[in-house]
Amino acid sequence: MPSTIISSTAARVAETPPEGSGLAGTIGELETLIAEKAKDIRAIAAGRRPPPGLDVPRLTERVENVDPALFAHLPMAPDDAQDSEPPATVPLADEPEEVVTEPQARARAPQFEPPVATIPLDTEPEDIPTDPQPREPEQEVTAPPAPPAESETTTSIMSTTATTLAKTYDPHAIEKNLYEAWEDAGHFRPTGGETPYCIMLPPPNVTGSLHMGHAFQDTLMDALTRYHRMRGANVLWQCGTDHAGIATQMVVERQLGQKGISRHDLGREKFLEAVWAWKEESGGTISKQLRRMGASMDWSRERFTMDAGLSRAVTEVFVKLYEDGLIYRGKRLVNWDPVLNTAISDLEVVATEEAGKLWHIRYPLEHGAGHVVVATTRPETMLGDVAVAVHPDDERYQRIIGKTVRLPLCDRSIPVIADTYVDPGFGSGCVKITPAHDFNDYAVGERHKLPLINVFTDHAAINDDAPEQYRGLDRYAARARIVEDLKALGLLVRIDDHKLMVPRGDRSHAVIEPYLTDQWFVRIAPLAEPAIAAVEDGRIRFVPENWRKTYFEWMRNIEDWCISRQLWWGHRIPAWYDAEGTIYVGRTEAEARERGGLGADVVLTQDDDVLDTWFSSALWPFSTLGWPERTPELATFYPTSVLVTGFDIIFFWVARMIMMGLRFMGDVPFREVYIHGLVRDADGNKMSKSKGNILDPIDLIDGIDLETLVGKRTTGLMRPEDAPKIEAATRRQFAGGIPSYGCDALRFTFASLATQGRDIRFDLGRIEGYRNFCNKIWNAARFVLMMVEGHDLTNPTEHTHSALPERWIRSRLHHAVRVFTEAFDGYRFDLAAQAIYEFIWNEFCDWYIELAKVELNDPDTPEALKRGTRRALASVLETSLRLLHPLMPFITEEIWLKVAPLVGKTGRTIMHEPFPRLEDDDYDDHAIATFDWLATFILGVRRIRAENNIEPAKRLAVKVRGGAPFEQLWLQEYALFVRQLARLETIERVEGGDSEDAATALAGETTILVPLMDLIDPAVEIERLTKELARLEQDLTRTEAKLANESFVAKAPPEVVDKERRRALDNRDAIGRLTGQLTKLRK
RNA sequence: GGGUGCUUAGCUCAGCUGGGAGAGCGUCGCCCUUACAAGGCGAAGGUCGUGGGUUCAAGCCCCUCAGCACCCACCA
Repeated sequence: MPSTIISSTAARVAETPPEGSGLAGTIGELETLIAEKAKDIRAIAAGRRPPPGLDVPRLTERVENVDPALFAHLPMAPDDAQDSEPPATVPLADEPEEVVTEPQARARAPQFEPPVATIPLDTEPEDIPTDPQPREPEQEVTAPPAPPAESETTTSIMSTTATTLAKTYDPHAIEKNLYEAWEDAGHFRPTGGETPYCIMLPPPNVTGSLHMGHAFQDTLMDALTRYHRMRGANVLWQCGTDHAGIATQMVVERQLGQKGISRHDLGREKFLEAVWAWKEESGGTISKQLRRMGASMDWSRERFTMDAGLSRAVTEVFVKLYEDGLIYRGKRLVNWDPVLNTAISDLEVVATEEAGKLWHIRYPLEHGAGHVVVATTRPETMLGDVAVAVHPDDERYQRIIGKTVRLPLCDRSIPVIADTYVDPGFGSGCVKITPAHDFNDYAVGERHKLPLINVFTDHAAINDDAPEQYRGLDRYAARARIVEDLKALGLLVRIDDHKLMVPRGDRSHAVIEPYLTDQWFVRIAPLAEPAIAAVEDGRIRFVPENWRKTYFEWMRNIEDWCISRQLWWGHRIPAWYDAEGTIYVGRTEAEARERGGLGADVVLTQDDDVLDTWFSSALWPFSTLGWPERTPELATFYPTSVLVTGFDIIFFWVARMIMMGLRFMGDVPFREVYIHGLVRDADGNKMSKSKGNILDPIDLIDGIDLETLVGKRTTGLMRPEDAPKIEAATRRQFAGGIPSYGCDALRFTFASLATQGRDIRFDLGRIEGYRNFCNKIWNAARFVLMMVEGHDLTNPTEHTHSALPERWIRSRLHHAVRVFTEAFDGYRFDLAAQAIYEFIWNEFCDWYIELAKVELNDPDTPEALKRGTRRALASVLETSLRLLHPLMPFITEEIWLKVAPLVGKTGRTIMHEPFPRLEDDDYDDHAIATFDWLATFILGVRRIRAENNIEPAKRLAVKVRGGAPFEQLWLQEYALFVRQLARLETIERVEGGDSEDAATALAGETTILVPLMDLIDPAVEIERLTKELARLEQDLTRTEAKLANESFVAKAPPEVVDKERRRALDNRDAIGRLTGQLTKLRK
């Protein structure tokens, strides 16, 4: 189905809170206790403001008296992750041949060996030599194709012996092979965990191809799927495709048209064969593309809306609704597409503002002199006029109400009626009434019992009920002729320019005619009512919640749904007619006959029409699970967990699924609806073929050269004259083509763009940044493997006391897991992505790896400590990979398979490993405080170095003065780290207030002095300090003003006031120290 | 005519129940320091659209206005 949008968000579905256990209570109490203790410690701390940029908790000497055990589990949000075992990785077997009509009984099959071993290690690096994209020269230099030897390593995806990674991150080398291995191993099938989790893929058009909206949406669904799978849920991502009635039929008709054949030339049966052939030919495209996205959907359960099974569901629903009086056939005014020759629903009509004319026409009074003037935008419909209406209170026309006027050109008399529908202020205040060609007029006609005169054919030409001279003319030709004739008769008063909303078909773009035909309708009100209630009472939750309003708005004003289409491609309506036109509905002709009590001699003909595509889509959540059979899948996975979709199909699809689900399953089809935004280009324009600004997700993954891109964008245009413009814009924007970014980078980009707003601008700069992130991860992993190589980390008997860096990085990881999980559970993929990005890059790579290097390179560090560090490197990396996996499935798997054995993990795939859980033991507030202080120290020195242009390699001799006892202790204990990371020669403690001229930085209560010598320009340093002082003083002024405000002190919460007091103290202290230094420099 | 959303650094956007504004990209310095130049280390840059209100305290809550976007709707 044509979703042009993208969405994401997850819901916390089916997570069982670990409440009620005695353990929870105990932990809760402990946490409270610890939290109070931590607060206490901070409160005691002398209130000096932390160094710029860091909030360093103040710890006093009392810290030393606190039981370290208390810091072992500092307070964290309770972990709501399930304590589940990793899901079994042995998939359920199923028959290779899929019998779509029958729900698949999930027979347990004997466990089979995973096909892992059969994957050749020497998979050929196929896409390296054939890479069609010429790259930029620089890229050639920086990212040369991996030589065969190396790519061999990278493609040996399941190798357990290789512990090294290729030197350069090359997504091509890993993605495809990994996906095939996953699929072959059956990793995407439900694993049978206790809690079901199910997402229905909005079925794309079977003959369509993947666009950015799909790619975005699929990324989010896959992330949710992988996340819940790792958390141990029994996960089904149900996939399949939609027959997309009108769209597909149009394509095939166009193909035939190029050969000069119409579908009528072929006849129904042959035409349908042609459509099926087209479906077979092009139907696999989108499935292949979905695989490129890494989508972990259960392909063994793939469905198509015109499968026998789903078709049976359609028939069943039609018959039942008919039996219940909720489907009826009637002659009504419908939206008619005169090009496609079919009725369409209200939703398929899009109104666009277009320039038109307003013709003022004189209708002579039948009796006596005079006339009325009517204004119309559609003069040709006057042939079907049956009245002229005025407002009942309109003074001007009181005299003529009830009289008749002579309809020009038609030789008919029509009455003047009074109806409040008329707006006396618009035009002349007189309206021509044409009930057969206007929805408003239709209503007026019903009120006044007016006849209906249809003057059009199916093709919107004038029919034989109109005056002879117009018959056979197209509506616009007729319009011109009629206007001419009126002018000749002197009945045309004037023509005004007029902007009007023109209804057009969303597929054909033809101007839609209100047209009187026999159609099938769903009586919608009885279905809408419970569907409204389900959202009102929260059985279905919209995310973001404001979409409720849109939903309610539409559902409360909903009109009957016209479901019949005069097409051939689709589900044929199960109704038959006898010679008199009596309707017989049944699942089969035999059933219809039987119900009607008809003998075999009665000739029945089936209704020619098919059902609206959305009719079958509305049943998707249960028809794909086997309904109307009562299958185990249906019992397990219905209601599904969340629907991920765009706001453009809330009415088309979401609302209808809710109505049908409630009606036929007695329950909602999904518990949450995550509505995502629309993907636009970097300039905020909607992507469309005609604008020539389409980006193909696959091109972002694989890269594409400029010429090919230009070719893609300029062929098959509706308006070929736009091609030069599109080509120029494309050449400007993508001068070097599009480089290959890989699927993981694309997915991460989508996740990070999935904010709550309506639109998502896709900017290449963003994806490039995340490709770099992939590269960063890759290289960090290479480093870890390099450091760990040849060392056994799995020795479980050794218990080394964790060093500070390790305690710190585990605490930060703990934090990242918490933020990520909370964000994910709230469908905030952007925040989740940000959390993992910051952790891996800014904390693990920028700091922890650097700290580890210092330790591992230091000859004096005991081997036991180094072992701990190696273990931590591997373990933190391994956990990070699991955290990242839902968003970046490929690179995480590739690396994990090499890292996992080092930490004693034997799983065959990361995708069935447990998602990281929060361990209280991993959070250490003390370690964070210590590290923050050390970092502040290092950053202070670095800043002095940078601002004074001291060469990075130059080792500095610094002096420190003052500092709280624990700061002194930290500096002493971690001098190695400080010296290496700040590049120091020596750290010398000086006493007293007197010191030489030096550049100054503050870390807590410690003053860092970098002696001037010949390295530092006093002028630079004076400027730097002056600026810093000004900032501090301004801050102090504000803080003091606040504290001087009595009502602030009286009314603000005590902790806020305390904070301000501490701030003031900190500032005064820092100002004092800096002022002293500045004075000295200025001497 | 109804309805919804948006307006924060040059650009694209975060900012959770109100307690001294952040990120990415871009820009400017200095570095090819043996995981990564797809990199490292530093820096600059914002009266949070306007006007008012509530509050000790407003990017955040209320009202006004302005601009932008979208959805729905029968003004001929």
